[in-house]
Amino acid sequence: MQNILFDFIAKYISLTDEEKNALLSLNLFHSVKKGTVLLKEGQKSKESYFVLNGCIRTYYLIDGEEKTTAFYTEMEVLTPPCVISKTPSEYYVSCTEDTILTISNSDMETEINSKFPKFEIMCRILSEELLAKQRIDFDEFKTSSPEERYLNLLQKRPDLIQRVPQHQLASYLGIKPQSLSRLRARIIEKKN
Amino acid sequence: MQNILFDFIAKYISLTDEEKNALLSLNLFHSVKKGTVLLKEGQKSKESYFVLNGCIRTYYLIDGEEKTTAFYTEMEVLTPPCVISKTPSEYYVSCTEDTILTISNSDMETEINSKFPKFEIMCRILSEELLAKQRIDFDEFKTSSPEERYLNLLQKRPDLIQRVPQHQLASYLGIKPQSLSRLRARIIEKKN
DNA sequence: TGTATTTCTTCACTTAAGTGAACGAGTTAT
DNA sequence: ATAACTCGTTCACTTAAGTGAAGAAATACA
Repeated sequence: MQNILFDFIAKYISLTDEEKNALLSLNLFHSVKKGTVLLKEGQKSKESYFVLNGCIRTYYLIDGEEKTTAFYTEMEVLTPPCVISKTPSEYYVSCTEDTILTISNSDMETEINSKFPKFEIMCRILSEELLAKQRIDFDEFKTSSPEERYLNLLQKRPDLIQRVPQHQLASYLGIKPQSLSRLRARIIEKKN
Repeated sequence: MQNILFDFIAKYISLTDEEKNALLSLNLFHSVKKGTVLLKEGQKSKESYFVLNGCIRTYYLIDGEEKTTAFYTEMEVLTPPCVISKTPSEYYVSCTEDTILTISNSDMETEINSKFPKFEIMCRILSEELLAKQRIDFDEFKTSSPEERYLNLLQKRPDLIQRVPQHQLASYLGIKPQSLSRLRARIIEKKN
């Protein structure tokens, strides 16, 4: 399990065994049951998550309705905006599956970063990459219709469509569950 | 003009006069005429932009149509995704106004970062902040209707609505120019 | 096992966005 | 000055998403 983390880090920097052990001694690994809420609206937090196995999602509670905006699966990192802005969270984070993840603290990270410049560099590169990737996702979202978004998702993250409830997928695609149902029926119709 | 840059940097780190002079010697400042294209689709680039004055926009050319996805105005930074991914650009960057900006090169940045760890830290913090901010923007976009997005923009960046052509705003809001016209008429209607 | 709840789909209806065309106002170019 | 464009708006029509309700299917749970 730990190797998943080390493999991930290896994409950015190389760690000595001592550094690996230092990381392991921090006790970052957690096993969390499906449905567990990791972060609530209004809550302050300094925690970042790295998913080793399973799936977590972020959602807003608007007019009593859950609006899902993102899913994080294997090898993906989530640092909630409230950790950066140091303000109460605007959204919820919960586990859509039994999930194994690391939970790290931003204070701890600054400490490690100042001790090991290597980590600082990794964090910079990682944020830059995530920023660029998210920009592309956002642009694709803006420039396409709900149907195109769904077909696009089918290409890029087919697993999500299987492992996640439709009504959560719907808001992820920016539409209502009923519209997603209809849209899917329409696509199947077209195939024939 | 240079002070705008230094004020921006001062939000993250403090620079000595020598460091400031080192920065100035790099000749980053450029004055660019309205309509100038800074980056074309398919082009490889290592350049990042920091807008001191004016406005630049990013757009895709899809089926012969320009789809505008972002505007960058005073004190905003743009590092195109293609600079990070080292692949040909998927979009265009052009100036919607006469613009004064800094143009920096990613090779140059890595050099500076390795010389001055301070800059590395600034880049990390800045990317993290931009990532969080962009995440909030994306979420707001997903969870609201075109009309809500327009009203939201009216609150948050009223200047944009004045300084930018409607058809560019439309795709920025994820709709067609005709729909934006209609939507605005509807809002005015409601007020009465 | 049987009951409650959640999830997904379908339906009828409303509302809003997409499309193609047309028009006037303003701008640019020659 | 005039012609060519660009830009924003309007119109009529089409298409798709939002809404509220209802029911079937799957899941959770007691």
